[in-house]
Amino acid sequence: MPPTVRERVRAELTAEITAAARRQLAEVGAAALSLRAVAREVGMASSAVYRYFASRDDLLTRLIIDGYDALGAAAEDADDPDAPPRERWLAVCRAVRSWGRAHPHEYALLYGSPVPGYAAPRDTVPAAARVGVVLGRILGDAARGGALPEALGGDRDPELVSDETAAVLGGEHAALDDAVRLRALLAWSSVYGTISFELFGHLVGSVTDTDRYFDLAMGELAGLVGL
Amino acid sequence: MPPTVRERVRAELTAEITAAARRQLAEVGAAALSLRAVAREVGMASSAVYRYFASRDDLLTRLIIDGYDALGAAAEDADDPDAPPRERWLAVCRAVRSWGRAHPHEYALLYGSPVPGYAAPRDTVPAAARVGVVLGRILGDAARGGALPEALGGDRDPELVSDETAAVLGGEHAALDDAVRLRALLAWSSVYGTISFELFGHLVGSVTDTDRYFDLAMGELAGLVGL
DNA sequence: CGCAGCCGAGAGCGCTGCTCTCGACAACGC
DNA sequence: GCGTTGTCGAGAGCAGCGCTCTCGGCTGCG
Repeated sequence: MPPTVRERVRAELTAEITAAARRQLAEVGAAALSLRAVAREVGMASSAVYRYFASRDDLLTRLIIDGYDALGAAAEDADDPDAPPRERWLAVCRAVRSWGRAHPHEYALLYGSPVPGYAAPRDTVPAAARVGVVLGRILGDAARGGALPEALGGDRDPELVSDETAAVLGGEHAALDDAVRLRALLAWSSVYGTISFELFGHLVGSVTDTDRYFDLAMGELAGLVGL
Repeated sequence: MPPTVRERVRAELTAEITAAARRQLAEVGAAALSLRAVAREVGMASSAVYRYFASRDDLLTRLIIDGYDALGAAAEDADDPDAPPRERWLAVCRAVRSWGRAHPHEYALLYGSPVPGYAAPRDTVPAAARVGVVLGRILGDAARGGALPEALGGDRDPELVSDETAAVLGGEHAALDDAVRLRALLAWSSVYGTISFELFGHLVGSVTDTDRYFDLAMGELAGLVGL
């Protein structure tokens, strides 16, 4: 049956609250995001917001999921399946960095210090995996196309990287070499480390041309995973 | 002239406050660190603490500097100048990870989302550089010993990595190849990314044996920089 | 039409960072 | 030795926060 008017209004108001919260987040960051300020912007009493989000952390969790989804979508959009693997890798890395530079506070919320208690709610996992899926599909396609050396000479170490993650990282090409699994995970950590260092200010004064530095670094990482 | 009684007492009280703050930080994290709670623990009125630290951010800055120093000291202690370069590299990386696992909230304060406004105070820079200096000394020693390939085949790109940073990264061996400078910086970012992914929970469910994963990953990075 | 359930508003609790004022005490010059 | 000056701790207070509870009004269902 169609949604009742009540449900529609409720959904719209929920969206309006999250939109206001996202604006607040972009302006002042997650630490200073105030539920009362969001309520003021939407134009209702702070207590009324609690009809829609049980707590400030719940609202933040909503923003985290949305952030992962937006970042994942940016990565997916940047991937052209017909391009050569190395180009695909570089394009997706650049897209992730661009998104981070455009939304520094959101990026910090996703990949910075975990703000709430210390537990990432389970709901965030699928959304968080999207970027990994994109990078993994590139590796899997490259492996299927024979562009990836099957044995890189690393130690065999089955089960170090769990099968489910390996499946993600390798797309449908589940039989990726153990060493490739390891390097793929390391490469993704390194992409994240590089972008975070730049966004969090650890590179100021060290690198003059951050664009060029990033491209060269991502090229090195592409070489590391065999692309 | 010797410090007056007043100065001595003031220094002691300052130390007592920072110690209490460090305990609070270790327990509840930077976001929940409350100046009033620190004052309660020390046993004085909250307003009195402002005689010693102008603001909560000032207190946090003190903790940041202390954290960088403690981490830097741990890295320096772990470095045995007589060991082969690759072993030195691995030992320092392990020490950084161990420190992070032992002090997760401090680590998050140093390398997570920047909490205050967005500007890392200038005072933190020298302390923050200590780990980089240690890693750089290893590379410099290796290069001086001929253990590092002079040309790795990367594009020449002078001035990408600023000279002062290159001097740090290469120890006194200032003439490190441009490609080595780039890879050294990338490697340090990757070490940070790997540790942060683990501490911030982005690897849960993906890696079964985090100790072994870390060692293998650091080995890959050592290979990347030429060790 | 009447009733149950949802919803917004307001008041209020305990907490926070921070400021101001005031009384007490130590350090210095005479 | 004594007064002056500057420092210090304590208390009260302000504005803001997350969150709870209660109450009155409105909506949708029977």
